Parts: sequence; C-alpha cells; structure tokens
Amino acid sequence: MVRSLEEESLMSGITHRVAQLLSEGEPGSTVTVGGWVRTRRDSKQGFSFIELNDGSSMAGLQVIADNTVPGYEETIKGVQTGSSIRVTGELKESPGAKQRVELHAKSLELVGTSDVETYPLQKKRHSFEFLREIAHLRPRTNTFGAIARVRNRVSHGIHTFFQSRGFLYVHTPIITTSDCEGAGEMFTVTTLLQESRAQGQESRAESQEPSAASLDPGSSTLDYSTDFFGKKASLTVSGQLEAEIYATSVGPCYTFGPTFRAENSNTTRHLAEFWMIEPEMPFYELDDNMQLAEEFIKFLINDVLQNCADDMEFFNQRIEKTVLETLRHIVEKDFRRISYTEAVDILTSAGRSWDYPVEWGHNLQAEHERFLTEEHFQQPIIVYDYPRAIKPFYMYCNDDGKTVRAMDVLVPRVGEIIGGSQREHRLDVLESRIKECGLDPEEYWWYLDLRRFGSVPHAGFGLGLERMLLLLTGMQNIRDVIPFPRTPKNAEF
RNA sequence: UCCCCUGUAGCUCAAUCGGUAGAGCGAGCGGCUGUUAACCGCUAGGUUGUAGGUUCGAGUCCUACCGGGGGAGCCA
Repeated sequence: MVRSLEEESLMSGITHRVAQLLSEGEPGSTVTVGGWVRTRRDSKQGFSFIELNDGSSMAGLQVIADNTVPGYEETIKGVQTGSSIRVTGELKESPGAKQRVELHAKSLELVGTSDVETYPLQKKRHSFEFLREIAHLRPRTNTFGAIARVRNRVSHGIHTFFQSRGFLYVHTPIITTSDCEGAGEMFTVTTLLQESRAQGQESRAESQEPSAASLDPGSSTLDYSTDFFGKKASLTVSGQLEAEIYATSVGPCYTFGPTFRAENSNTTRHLAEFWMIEPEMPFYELDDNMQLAEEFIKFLINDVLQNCADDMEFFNQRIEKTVLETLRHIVEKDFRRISYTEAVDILTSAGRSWDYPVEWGHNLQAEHERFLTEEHFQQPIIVYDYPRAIKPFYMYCNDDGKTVRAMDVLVPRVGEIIGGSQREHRLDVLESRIKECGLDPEEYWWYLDLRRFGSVPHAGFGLGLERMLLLLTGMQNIRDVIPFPRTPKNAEF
C-alpha cells in the first residue's frame, strides 16, 4: 500500500507513548507525543495545563503550554476535552505532587477538534449503561481503557501459560456442521435467505418482504442440501470436539477464539458472542485436568497483578474495593475440590431454605453455587463427578454407573468460570452413551474414530474469557468487559 | 422465555395526595489560581420514551408498544 507523505509523517511523528514517559522518561529529553485531551486548565498568567491520554496507561501526561508556543492563542481554544493533539517539547521534573515528570510544549498541534457541547464524554462520572450506548467512545474513559489493557494482558498471559508448557495453539472452525455439540442453541449460517429474498422479489415485485414461510429456517421449505455447505451449518458453540482431534495427534493443545450461543439469555454473565479458551490434553485424567485449571487461573491472576498494577489499583479503588484482596486470596490458597455428592450433602445440611430444593440428580442452582463458594468455603471450589443424566454424552462414565467425570470451577462473585471433564475414550461406552442421550452415532463417525484408532484417556475444559475479566476487574456486567457486546436485541457497532 | 424495577435538561437524579418543571455535575461567560475530581459568581439549557385513555387538570393513574436495568433458567 502506498502511503502519502502526510500519512507517513503522522505515523512517524510520535516518538513516545505516555506510559513510557511516565515510568522512565528522562528529564531534559525532547519527545513528541500524541493523544486525546482529557481536561485543560488555564492560568491567567498565560499558560495552560493539558491532561493528555493516549491509552497506554491509566495516568495521563501533564502538558504545559504557554504563549511562547507558536500559535498558542489560536490553538489553545480548540484544545478541549475530546480533541486530539500532538505535542513536541521538553520533559521536565514536575513541581506538582501528582506526577514525576511533565511535558513543556515547544510546539502544539491541534490534530482533531472536538465540540464540547456535543461530545458525549464529560469531565464527570458516567453510568455504565450510558457508556454502553456509546461503545465507540467509551474506551476513552479511565475504566474502559483499563479494561482494554487488562483484557489484552490476559490474552497475552493465556498464550504465555500454554506456550511455556508446550501446548499447541489450534484454530478450530468458527463455522461448523456438527449441530449436535449440545452446548446450547446455535446460530445458523446460511445463504438460502438472500436467495429466497431475491426470488421473492422477482416473483412479487411490489413486495419487499419475502413470505415468512420461505424465510423461516424451521420451515420445511428450507432445503439445506442446496445451501452453501450442502448441509445445515452453524456458528461454533465450542471447539472442544475438534480440539480433541489435535490433542490425540499432536499432543496438548488449546483453542482461543470467539464462541456463539443463540440462547435468549439476559443476564450480567451471558453474551451471545464471547471468547473462550479450551485446552485439551491427552493422557490427562480428571485430577490432572483440575490441577491444570487451578494453575491456569492462578497464573493469569498473578500475571495481571504484576503487569497491570495501575489499572488494578484503579479497579480496587473505583470499581470493587475488595478485588485485590480477593485475587490475592485466590492465588494463595489451594482450590477446594468437592464431589457433587458432597456438595449436595453440604447444601442439605446447611440448615437453610432454598428457593430451589436441593436433590441429588438435579443441577446445582445459582443460589447453591453462590452459597458454596461465597459463604461456606469463601474461596474457589471445584465441583466434580456430576450425575450423568444432567451432563453431555462425551464425559467419562464412572464405575458407579451414576456419575461422570465432569468438573466446574466456581469462584466468588462470578460463579461458574470453567466447565470441563475427562472425555469418554472407550469406544463401546461412548457409543452406548450417544444412544442413551438420544443422539445418532452416525453423526459422530469421526469423533468415534478417535476411539477406534489409538484411543487415549484425555481431558479438557473451557474458560470464559469475559468471566475471567469479571473476576479480575471487579466489574459487574459482562457487557462491560468486551469491547462490543452482543446480546439479545443488541449488536450495535 | 419468565418475574420485578425503570424511562424527567448533555449526564446523574428530585418533584408530597393528581394541581403551572427543580438540583447537582457538565457547558458558555466573568473572576481567581503551578493547576490536577480545582475553586467562586452569573447565564443558557425541557414536546417528562412513543401512542392512546381517565380527569376540570397527568411527570404522577390506566392500557399498549419501544428502550434500559436487575433476578431466574441455559451455560462459559
């Protein structure tokens, strides 16, 4: 791509990021920075304080501009909250108490103006609900800048953790035709709708709306054999089954990508599009799986605490005043492992009434999980060996004939953050389980092949990235820890 | 999908029993100041989500729709 000189100089004009200057900038050096103005305060003695933020850190750089700066009088009027500027000047030690260094401008360029009358972000606190409506501007706020940096760090840490252990990063498909993964409602991927729309317009030139029947994917008029992929295709709800293919050939591996669920969920913990990490390990049994999950969560917490200290301090002060204490607590103690049966015993003998009765064989309700992790143990717990009747077909069946080797990691405040299991690797058991679950073994021919040829015990789990971010940041709504949340009735931006 | 709450100035909210629309912050102007959640004064800013209904009179009560939030289920 050919770049104009002007663009070239815009790109190359910046010599430093603000974070760099605040931590290690040498007084006396000449630097050029660019970013967005948070506030400006004028002194009547003919100079201005500009708080400049370029997104590299929580703290901004204080810029001092006076009337020796060329064009100061005209330029400074446009230097307002939201505008973008580029400043060249000398870094000096600051007499002010709140920063080590500040930038004394020699030149000040107003790159992009911003009308403070209409710029939605003001020099005041905004509600998260309001900021959600301006998701294109919210990363310019302290909170969402910090979330972006922590999210970036966690993503980095995920790769660091697995790569340092020799895991392979595997790209499992986004579009899948195995519509039987059982993890939830799926979004259909089809080109039939635009075809039927075109046909509808041909046949009925007056009407812009195709008939409802021809567009209803559930109606018999849609023939997926004529669709793009020749069969019904969907967005993935999990890369697990494909990850198992690679785990049983190239060894321990992990996926990290977007996942889609078409559930009509309206909660602070659910998204229609979210990011999930799914490691899958050959020769791992359930205990090994639990051990890895615990080490993984602890690693990510430590990594963020070390590398996002300012942002974490901000979350602790402004968002959730116990978040640092909670995280340190989690890192220090071993996760408590209890079987589902033990969990039921604890709940039934807790001496309190439940909105939903506790009974062996039923799923643990949110109130039950919250009691266990927040009140009874007050730390992360791993519940394992769930009743087989309430778990998917691929989980390893225990000898008791009643339970499978499933595990859920539950953490205070967030609830379930990891779900996983040891996989059923015995061909005959898996086949009968597929039938038991009312599924067709034919559909799983390749999955069964893995058990037919060189099967090994293996296990894996899924970590929800956004739920991990809720735990790390203390934020309460999952829609605020992903840049552009997709939820029922909302896919703006 | 179900239950509950909610929609008033740019933002966050108030408005008693149904009786003529208010504050703080933000913004503009002025003052003060090596300031930094700045401070002091003045000014502007409204079809109370939309459409109906009840009433002499509706921000307030009723109905429908739309939006937002919380909880439940599903799960990560």
